[in-house]
Amino acid sequence: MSVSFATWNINSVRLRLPMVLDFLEKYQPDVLMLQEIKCTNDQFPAAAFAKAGYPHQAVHGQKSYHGVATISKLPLRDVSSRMFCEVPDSRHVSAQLDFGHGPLTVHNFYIPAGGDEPDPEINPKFRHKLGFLSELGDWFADPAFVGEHLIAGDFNIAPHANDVWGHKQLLKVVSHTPIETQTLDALLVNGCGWTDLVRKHIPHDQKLYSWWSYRSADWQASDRGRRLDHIWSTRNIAEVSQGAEIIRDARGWTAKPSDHVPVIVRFAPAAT
DNA sequence: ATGACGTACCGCGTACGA
Repeated sequence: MSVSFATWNINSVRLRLPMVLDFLEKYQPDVLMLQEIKCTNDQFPAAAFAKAGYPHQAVHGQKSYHGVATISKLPLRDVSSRMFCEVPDSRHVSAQLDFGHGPLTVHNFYIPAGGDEPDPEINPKFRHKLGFLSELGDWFADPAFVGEHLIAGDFNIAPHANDVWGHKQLLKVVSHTPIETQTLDALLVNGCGWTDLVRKHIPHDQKLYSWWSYRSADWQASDRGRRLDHIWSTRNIAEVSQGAEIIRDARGWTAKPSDHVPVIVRFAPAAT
């Protein structure tokens, strides 16, 4: 059996718990990383996920906003979360697991959205986003950042031309501005050296989105999406990835979907 | 710029998302 890792910005896990359970039943990812759970650790539906076959959980929630949770069929150890920019919000949780290719540290990120105005001088939210990315770069380049890692989540950046519906139209829109896309590209190649696993399997010449605005009258018809959700890994892990999939249909599964859809990467079965 | 929306909260409007 292959092993798969999924990420999904669920925009309230309590509101959309039935939808997540349906997804787990149908796709059976070994690990699911959720963002914007919008609840405290106590409010997280831990028992429902355990009953669904995901008893191993690393939850870093907070009241009302943000919050990340990783649920897993595989045992998790060394659960921890990091603070960025000295802001005590819940945007990261990590854990180590074994999936047949040696120890892997799995990081779940919810990178700040950045507000409306793409100018760090006048917009503190955009400043926070750039600061967060800067600290991430420092962390990944640190000699102490060793071993194999997989990072996934809502990065809130659509890095390349075919990651958005209109490259020129979005150059001044937060999520696709040059300062953001160049910073993310630098993060990808610097430090330990990452592979964008989704683009390894679905090449850059194809339009690919994981998010469609709620404000569009007909998301499917206008199809003005962005690829904001990502799964990257270090090289040795990337070598055993076998495929990637974005579950576009999930945007229309229910009358009240998340504005993001699940992203999945599959890996080779454990070596025997 | 698409944006005619959606979520949480002790709420009856406001903050936040992207």
